[in-house]
Amino acid sequence: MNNPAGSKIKLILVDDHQIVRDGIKALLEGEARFDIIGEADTGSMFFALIKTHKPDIVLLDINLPDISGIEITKKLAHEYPDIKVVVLSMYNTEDYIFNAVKAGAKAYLPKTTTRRELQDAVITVYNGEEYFSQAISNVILRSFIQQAKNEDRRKDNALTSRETEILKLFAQGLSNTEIANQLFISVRTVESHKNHIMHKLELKSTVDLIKFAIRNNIIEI
Amino acid sequence: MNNPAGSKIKLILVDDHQIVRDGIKALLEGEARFDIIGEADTGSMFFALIKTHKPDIVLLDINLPDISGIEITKKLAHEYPDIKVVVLSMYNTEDYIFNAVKAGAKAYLPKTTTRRELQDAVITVYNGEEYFSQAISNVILRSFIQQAKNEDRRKDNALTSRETEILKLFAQGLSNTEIANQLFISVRTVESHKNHIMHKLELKSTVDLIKFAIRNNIIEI
DNA sequence: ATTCGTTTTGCGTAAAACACGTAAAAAATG
DNA sequence: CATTTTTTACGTGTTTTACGCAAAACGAAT
Repeated sequence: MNNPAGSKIKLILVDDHQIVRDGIKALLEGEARFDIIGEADTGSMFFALIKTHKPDIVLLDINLPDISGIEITKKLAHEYPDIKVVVLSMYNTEDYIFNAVKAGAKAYLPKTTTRRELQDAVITVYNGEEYFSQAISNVILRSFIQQAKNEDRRKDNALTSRETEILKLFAQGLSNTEIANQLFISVRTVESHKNHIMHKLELKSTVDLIKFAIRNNIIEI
Repeated sequence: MNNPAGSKIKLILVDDHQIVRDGIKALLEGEARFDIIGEADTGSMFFALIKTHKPDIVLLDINLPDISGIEITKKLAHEYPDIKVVVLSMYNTEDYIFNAVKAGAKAYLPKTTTRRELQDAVITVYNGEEYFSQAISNVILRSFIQQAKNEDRRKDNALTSRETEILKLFAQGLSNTEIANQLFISVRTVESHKNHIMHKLELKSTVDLIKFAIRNNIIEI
């Protein structure tokens, strides 16, 4: 146990909404052991900050204006493996949680979290364990059961760069023909890419494709 | 001027995220003239609350789990015209702002707002004026210029109930054929409805249609 | 009750998009 | 260099879209 009462837990908050940052501060207030050593509202600001200020834990939003929280988590896990990530997200879908955990997040909380839960999560993670709130656990559990029922599932769903490129254009509202013209390739190729994407992601309709693009920060809503 | 220094401004906060509510409280803290007399995390909770507690101003999120903030604003403007609404939203697109203002909101702030701006907005609205933050004004201005250029624009974009029904099913990922079967109508009719929707809303692609559905709380993301 | 406006329903036709299988270059990887 | 992955593309049949047209059905006002 490396958490003797009295030792401070150094935190950095990363969220583009001041209100949310203030909210987190309010939730951590009163407990003297939390020491918020910095705040950032973008990924790049965070990486600038972390050069000089090394926290124990980063409280991180997924949806940031520049870099996605997932990317930040990945980079952190790689470059600063000692810094733990606690994700605080608006969206509690399986996709989000899965990707965050895959990227190396140690905890995932919904933004509806309570003071108690947030504090528990930070302390638990600081002690080297992982923490998933009840709401999140339920999502994971449900998805697990779903998977178990469907037997196979969960392939490696990483899109290639070309696929991402096409998805982005499509999700911006371009037709296949327009995409083809813009990329100097055949319409059939565009269709192929889209088919591959649909299969990889196991999506059933273009609607799902668009939702995927929104959830994964490929386009703005 | 009905705001002699010293008179308290009674506020109710409506947002489904505790963190955000705490953030707002933090931003209003220190200024003794703000009196937060209640909080709600759903529309129905808010309407229950307001039966016994009448605020001067409601700080309102648009995206709530049950009723949309827009609906709440409309209902308030109708039933309690003295209570002013300040919208605090994640999304700062023209659609959102337009609908909020149309519903009767007196101010619209992005969640990236600062302490200063939030306080200014509340006081300004309390004094009977309207308030739009710089960021929001820019969006409005840009849209206005756009409209001016396009001359006509901005029809009455209300969808009929049938149209909404079809949009909802479509946005859930059903194909035209599936929708037709479910509603016991011809596929062609479904197509027609969709055409009408696209024209009414002046949308160019299904992508825009989905975005519209999400923005207008017709589906969840 | 009748007229008028809106909503809901539907068809025809041509163009575009989609599903699914197949497969050849091209590029990256070991 | 061999192998795998990515990018490119076609064939065929089905589905959806675009656009115009128009008949029922419904509601409200006269």
